[in-house]
Amino acid sequence: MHAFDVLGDPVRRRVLELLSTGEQTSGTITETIREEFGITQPAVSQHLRVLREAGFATVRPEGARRLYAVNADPLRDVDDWLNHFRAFWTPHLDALETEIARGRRQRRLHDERSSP
Amino acid sequence: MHAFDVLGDPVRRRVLELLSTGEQTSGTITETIREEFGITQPAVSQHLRVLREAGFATVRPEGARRLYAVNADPLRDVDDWLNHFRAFWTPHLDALETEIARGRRQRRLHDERSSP
DNA sequence: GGCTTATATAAGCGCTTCCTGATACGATCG
DNA sequence: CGATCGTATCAGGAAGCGCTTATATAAGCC
Repeated sequence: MHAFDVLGDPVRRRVLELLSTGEQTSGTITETIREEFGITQPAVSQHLRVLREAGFATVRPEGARRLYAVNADPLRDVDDWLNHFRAFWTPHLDALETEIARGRRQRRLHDERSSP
Repeated sequence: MHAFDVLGDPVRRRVLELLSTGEQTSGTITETIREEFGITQPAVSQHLRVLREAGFATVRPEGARRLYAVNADPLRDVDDWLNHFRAFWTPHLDALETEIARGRRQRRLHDERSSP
């Protein structure tokens, strides 16, 4: 499943937002989503599965609980895809800014190559 | 239809990539997509409709042809949503870079307010 | 005007997605 | 150990999406 398909669902986007501030238990996520969207626990669990399998989230068991955390890699892919269009909203991307962006991208590629 | 739903389809993402380098005729878009994805002209036309209606593309008639162009506004929204997660891949977002980003965002908000 | 080209719309169908209710399963606690 | 808690999985159904074929509409050309 492609990154954008995963992000196509509002519940999954919201879960990622919740996780953006730190680890959360499946239970607390479920409770928040249940309040906001009115869906059941299995529904939330299935969304968590999609996020896991698409690499947007990682899980860590702690006793009976499961602690979910964001994995930002696929989100970086989305960010990279947007590079095709950044010129449209930053027409005067000046030299300094370009250099920062270029350096960051390079660093990232380097990191990926050196960490299997 | 939400921005991410629109981007969930690979054909539509590809169309936007094609348009990122400038205006294109419905016909040339259709031809490229037909080669790459093996779908028919009506299928492409329906995708163009989705892009139009979701505000990702604008059309301009020129005789019998229709010239499509990117409208980047919804893509900026996507970019903004990613701000929730930028800290994950730029942990040492330094002061200068932060300032650039902040300034850009502010400029954008200002632009929106002053252009009805 | 009639034919062709360029593009959009309509109708219908198969597939996927997301949901619910029921259930499984491991951890915890008495 | 049995009951309960926390979470995941399964089966099935409704709705939506994307595709195709057929058709409409408007422009260009003879």
